[in-house]
Amino acid sequence: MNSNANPQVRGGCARRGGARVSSVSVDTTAPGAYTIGECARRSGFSMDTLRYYERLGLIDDVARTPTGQRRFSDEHLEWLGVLKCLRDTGMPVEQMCRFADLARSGDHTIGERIALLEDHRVAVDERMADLVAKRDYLLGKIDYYRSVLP
Amino acid sequence: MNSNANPQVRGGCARRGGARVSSVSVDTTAPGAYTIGECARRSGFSMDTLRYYERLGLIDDVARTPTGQRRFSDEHLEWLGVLKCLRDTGMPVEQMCRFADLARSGDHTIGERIALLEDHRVAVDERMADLVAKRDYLLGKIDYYRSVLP
DNA sequence: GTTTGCGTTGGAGTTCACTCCAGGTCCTAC
DNA sequence: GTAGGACCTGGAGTGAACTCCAACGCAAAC
Repeated sequence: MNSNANPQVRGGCARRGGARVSSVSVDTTAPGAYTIGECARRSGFSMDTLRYYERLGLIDDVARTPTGQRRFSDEHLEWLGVLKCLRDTGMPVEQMCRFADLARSGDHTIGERIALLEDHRVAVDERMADLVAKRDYLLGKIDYYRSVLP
Repeated sequence: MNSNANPQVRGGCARRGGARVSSVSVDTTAPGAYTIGECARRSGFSMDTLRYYERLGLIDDVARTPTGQRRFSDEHLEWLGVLKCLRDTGMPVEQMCRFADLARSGDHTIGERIALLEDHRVAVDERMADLVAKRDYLLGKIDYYRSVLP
């Protein structure tokens, strides 16, 4: 169901990667033009979450068909991969928004973006270290229980 | 609970560091008899969380002074250490309750407790593996940004 | 060409795990 | 004996991150 493998996805919405196809139907196989359902399937976010993120400004420039349906591009999927990484490593949405803002603001924010990601990496490392310690404790507990099994 | 194993907790709570004084005051150094505030300080949970956990049945048999104040014991602190480990490794409260129930129900539940902890350990391992992968992705992102720094 | 289903919106509701509050009692120190 | 702090209760409130809903339009498939 890579979506609309058909002659007219309904207008284009063309989006960026847009194929350099000739005539009518454009983004059939072209990179991009994923419906929200397809995008959800591919990104691992739910459709609701995608809409929610768009409202928050975490996702930008989502194209629309003439009838108002969203069409996500491969760039979006890539960006969603970044968001997923950040979210799944525990970054709060608010900080993701800051990052998205920076990403939107041009190359002069790259330094800030690095700083933000570095800070986050440090936090992740700490969480991982803590997790390792707690996991060991857990193993100890399990071993103990094994040792007293009837 | 061993708690009030004394003539009168009253003066007590005196906390441990306290000298191993002779006469009267008993549970000065005695294991146990921590006020909720002290217990919070030592366990890393907030007082509210301790009360909340007690309501849920996650903490059991908390002794009370004649006027109704809680007195936690060293056993409680140890148990709270377990809860902290479980919580901080992401176990939902409901599952902790199941574990607490098992722990309350006698030795014949040890097998089940092991199973529960093992399941949780597996979940923790998966989360850790995911975290490692995401952290690497993050590092890649940071490196990329470094490479394009103006 | 109609049914089935995917997509739209704004806003309300949910879940989780606390956290706070009011209005009170109690305790320690000065 | 009184001020200030610690603690009590039941219940309400919070914040984060979604998730669901109704009422609708458009799409895809037969």
